[in-house]
Amino acid sequence: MKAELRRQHILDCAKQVFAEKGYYETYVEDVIKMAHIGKGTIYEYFRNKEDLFFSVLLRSLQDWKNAIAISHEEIKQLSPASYFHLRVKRSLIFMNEDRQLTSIILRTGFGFNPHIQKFIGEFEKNLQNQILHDLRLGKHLGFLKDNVDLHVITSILVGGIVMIAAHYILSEPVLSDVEVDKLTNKIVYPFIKGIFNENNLRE
Amino acid sequence: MKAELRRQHILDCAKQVFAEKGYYETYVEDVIKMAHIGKGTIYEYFRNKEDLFFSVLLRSLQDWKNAIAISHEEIKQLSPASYFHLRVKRSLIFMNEDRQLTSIILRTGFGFNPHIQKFIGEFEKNLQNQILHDLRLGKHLGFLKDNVDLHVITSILVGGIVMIAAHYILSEPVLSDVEVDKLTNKIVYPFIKGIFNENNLRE
Amino acid sequence: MKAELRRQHILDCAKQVFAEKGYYETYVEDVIKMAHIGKGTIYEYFRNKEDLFFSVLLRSLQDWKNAIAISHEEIKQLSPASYFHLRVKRSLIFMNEDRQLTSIILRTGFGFNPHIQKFIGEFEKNLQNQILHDLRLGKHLGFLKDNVDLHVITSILVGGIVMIAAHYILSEPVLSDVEVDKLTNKIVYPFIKGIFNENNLRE
Amino acid sequence: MKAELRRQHILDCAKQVFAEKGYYETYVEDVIKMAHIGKGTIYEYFRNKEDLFFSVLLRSLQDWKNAIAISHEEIKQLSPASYFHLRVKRSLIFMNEDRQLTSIILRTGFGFNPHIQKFIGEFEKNLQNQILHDLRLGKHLGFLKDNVDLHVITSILVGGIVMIAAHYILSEPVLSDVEVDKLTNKIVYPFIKGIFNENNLRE
DNA sequence: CATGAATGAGTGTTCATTCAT
DNA sequence: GATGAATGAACACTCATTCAT
Repeated sequence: MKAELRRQHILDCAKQVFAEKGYYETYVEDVIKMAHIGKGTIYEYFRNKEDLFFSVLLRSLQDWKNAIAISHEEIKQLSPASYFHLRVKRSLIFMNEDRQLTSIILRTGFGFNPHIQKFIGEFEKNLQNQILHDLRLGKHLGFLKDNVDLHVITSILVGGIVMIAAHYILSEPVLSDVEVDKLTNKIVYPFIKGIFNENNLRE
Repeated sequence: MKAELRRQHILDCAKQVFAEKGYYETYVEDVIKMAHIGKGTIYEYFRNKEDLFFSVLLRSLQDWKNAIAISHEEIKQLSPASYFHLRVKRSLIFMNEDRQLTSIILRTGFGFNPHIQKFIGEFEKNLQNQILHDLRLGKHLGFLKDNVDLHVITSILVGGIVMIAAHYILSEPVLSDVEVDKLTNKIVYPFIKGIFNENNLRE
Repeated sequence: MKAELRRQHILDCAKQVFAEKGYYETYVEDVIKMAHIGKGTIYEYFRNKEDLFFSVLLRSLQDWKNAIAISHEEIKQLSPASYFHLRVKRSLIFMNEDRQLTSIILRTGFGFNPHIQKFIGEFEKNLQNQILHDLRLGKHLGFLKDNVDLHVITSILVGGIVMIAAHYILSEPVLSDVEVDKLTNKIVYPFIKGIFNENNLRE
Repeated sequence: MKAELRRQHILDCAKQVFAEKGYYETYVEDVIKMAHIGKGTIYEYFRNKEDLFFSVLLRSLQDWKNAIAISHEEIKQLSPASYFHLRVKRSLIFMNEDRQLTSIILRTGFGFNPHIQKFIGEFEKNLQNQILHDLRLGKHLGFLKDNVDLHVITSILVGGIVMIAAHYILSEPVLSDVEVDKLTNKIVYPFIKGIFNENNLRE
């Protein structure tokens, strides 16, 4: 139990440093100093720097999954649009709260050494899958227009949410619930209504 | 002039290697070998590795600006929606053609050491500004709905386009004009019409 | 008594690991795992890794001495040549049986950090002393030729026996009594008869 | 050419340090300091520490082969016994002169990590092969007794010569030619004549 | 101007040993 | 006594940068 606590403590520190400096500019020594542990200690808990980084991500992945998941009861009570709305909102809430993870994902980018990249991809894929699933459901139930490409929409949404996180969340102090709500609306609205006025759509 | 040619040659090689391996996993030696020059030579043209990277980006930035620019004549002849459509299309075309730059931007992520990050931001800001400008114009002329937050929409679009590039462009062989057209439509459509059917919008 | 048993158990394990991997490539952890004891425990019985290694050797040294010793009764009943023969045979028997120790001696070489080297030397010196003693006795009784340098012969014999152990014993499954007998003869014979025919010795 | 000189210089220094401290207790930094070069420089010439060690041995292996080789002209003019005598003498001369290599071989022992051990084996095998070849020739020409096991004799000789090197050469200041001659005789003699008097051989 | 041999500050990692429980 | 989590000195090796030629 004691050991598990220490492991968690190291992960907390590592997460913070990785979030601040990115993988390559983080030195194992930085984590050690922040965690106030000996140099050898970190290798008792993690095979190497890469494993430490993976472990940080792995622990957060589950949190993320939980955070943006929508329960069966909720599903029943929601209209398609509010369902979609909720998913976006929960993503923003999570990113708003776990800024360190968000920073790591953003900093890490889509490149990176292939090992690590595959892992980062997990996160996107997860968000992507959840949203794709929502949209599929909506389409199946006839809520969505027929000529909509779900995969493309999903990519746009994920990319959009991530970019919003970069500009409207990470650079600001933690947002209030109301602010997150407003942000959610601003994202969801155009997908629901479109952004052009009816009379300007003849092209 | 001979010197300028050599500089360009180094930049070409550097761009390719940075695109393949990312900044940190690219060694100056890799660039040197590809360029068939001596180890010291590169430092005749660039202060250091960071400067080399910046220079690669700097050269491409102008290309990008030109690529997605829309001329005054074009502006006059376009409806708001096709204007928006054209901007997205040109972005995709550019990314489809300059895959190395696209890969660098994607690999580099939004984080990075602060120096470099600021620079990568330039690219996004540029795309962002162009799109924001389009939307502002549209709004001013009454083509856009009133309650649309232009900055948020812009971020979503930029993030969306980048993510589309990652999934639909970089992982595929170079797309044909027709394919780019189709992709553009799939992106633009939901913003124009929304994705939900009218009768499902009561929330 | 319990403690002594444990100490012996650790020594047994250490001997095995040192025999397999040599001093430097043996990690204290290897011994601990094999002995199924805690990491700190080994330091209750041995000051440090070097002391552990010494202790393994020390314990075996007495075994070796006993193994190649020839009793007073035996001495009386043996001709000088068979006496010499018996000494060589007992050395081979011991090496054939205690392969772990033999391996340690061979692996350790004659060099090593000076501390340990002195200790390894003990083993050789012991074999050396016994053989030297035999030869002296033989010379004293007029059994040996006058112009034989006993120290040199002794060194050759010890070196020879060790090398034979390396090539004919360690690399084979445990030899039978008969095989050891044959090997002994092959070693002893040339020293008794020489290897050249009489008529080829004009030099 | 300059580069080759530097490489040789590093090898010289490495040889000396390896001879003094053995492989494991030699630190790359020791070699660097002795060679008065920068830390990175050694890795320009050798892949890693192991490669450095191999290279030291490799260079000396040829020297050794040359040193104990006997030319065709010499072969014709020698009696079998003096031929054998010459081989032993040349081995001693080489060991007497190249004490660093001799020390490395002795220190390294037969153990070691398998990679390196294989290499050390080369040296012994080389000496072994030359002597075995001599003895075979002798037997073929009828100079050697029939019931002599050449492989066993060879092992004894190699082990004996090495042990003599350890006790009579390395621990002493460099021997004079006369001293080497005497030592050679003391080794060769018993193999030629045997060491027991005729009348003591009934066993 | 071009070169590449030389450099060394900086990194990740190991492993014998300690000491609080 | 017995334990094993914690430690840090030690070590091999990297790679951006320099400078004599």
